[in-house]
Amino acid sequence: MQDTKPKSKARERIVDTALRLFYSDGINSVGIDRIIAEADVAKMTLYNHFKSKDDLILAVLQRRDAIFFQFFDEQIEKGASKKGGRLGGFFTALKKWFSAPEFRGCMFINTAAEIADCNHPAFQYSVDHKKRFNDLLADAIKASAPDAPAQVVPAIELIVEGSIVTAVMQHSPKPADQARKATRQLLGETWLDE
Amino acid sequence: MQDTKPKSKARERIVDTALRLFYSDGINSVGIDRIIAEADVAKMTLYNHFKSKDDLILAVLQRRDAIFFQFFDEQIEKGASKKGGRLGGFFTALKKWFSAPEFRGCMFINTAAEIADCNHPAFQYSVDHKKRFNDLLADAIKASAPDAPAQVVPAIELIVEGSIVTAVMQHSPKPADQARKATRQLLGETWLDE
DNA sequence: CGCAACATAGACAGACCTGTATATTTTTAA
DNA sequence: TTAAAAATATACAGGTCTGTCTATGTTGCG
Repeated sequence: MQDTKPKSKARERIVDTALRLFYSDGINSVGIDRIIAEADVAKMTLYNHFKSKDDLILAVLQRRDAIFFQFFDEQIEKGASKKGGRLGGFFTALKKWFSAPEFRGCMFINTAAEIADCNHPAFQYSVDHKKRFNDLLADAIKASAPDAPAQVVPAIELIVEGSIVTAVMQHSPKPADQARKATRQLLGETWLDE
Repeated sequence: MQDTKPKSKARERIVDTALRLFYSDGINSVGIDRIIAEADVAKMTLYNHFKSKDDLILAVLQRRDAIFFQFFDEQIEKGASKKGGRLGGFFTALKKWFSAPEFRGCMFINTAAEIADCNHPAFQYSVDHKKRFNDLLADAIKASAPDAPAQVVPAIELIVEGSIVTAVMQHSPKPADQARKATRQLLGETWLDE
């Protein structure tokens, strides 16, 4: 019973549809009318579940966050028993993420770029997501290379962040491989990658 | 006479104003009416110089690109005679950029996030800008650490890109220092930093 | 001067946006 | 079965958006 009970099927359809559209086209480019049309719900159903578009945006980001960490947690766990360890699993996840046909970068970076106002709840939630993502990465580094100097952690965090943005701009998953190689350069023999 | 002659003062005011507003608030959040009000020009003046908003967006990105590279070229050149060399100048530029009060990340990353459509001229121009930015960085690395292995170049490119995004999310210029340190970790004794 | 190029104000079309109001139907659960 | 809860369709208010049209005013220059 650790599963979140679906408050309603209509609500789920709204959030899932909005997530897909916001991610592919950008938040500001997707109107309420399009969301309700593709989710096949009435406009009042949406406004009964969410008091405003901003409210929906936040719900969408929370859903995205849950899906995102579920995927990464799973991939990291899978890597735990393999050669590269948890950190290897992390980079496998990164590569898979970048290789998805619908990949369009990090939704939270994109949201911050669009929202602009750093006091907006969606912006602040995005900042918080990034913090938790960096913590996840730091844990994986610690697990796979416990003897690595502490200073490599922020370095690898920058590398990973850079790889996400670069994968979007180059429309290619290769930056995931570059990030893995760059990380291996930094960790050297303290990490037994592949 | 390497200076681009101003086609008209009104046009310059339009581009400068649009650049400031697009950068601070995002392209989609800034309407034509606001641009002409703050640039203090008539709407027809804008549409006589630019056939559409998309056309203006492209002109704005080109202006941003020119200003951006002028600044980086200058800072890199200044660094050439100092301890860290051209690469040191590059990181000084990065730190100054992040420290500006109006800093809101890389306009081209932000544009790509907002535009979403990778066939849009503004998206493609942004991709091109990134390529030239990476070339600039690669040249600085080559100049300051000629004996460094070739593989460090993409690694440092990712670090720099990551530092830009992270500086926005953390609302702090510190990632510039982290990027410099991470680069020093990679280059080691082949780069005589500070 | 006089003319052409540039800039102005302001109204307006037509589309799209968020959010609300109303009245009806379907679903759920006691 | 029946009453409450949820979802429906549809119209609409009030705002914003890009882009056009017209008619007038200003400015630079030969």
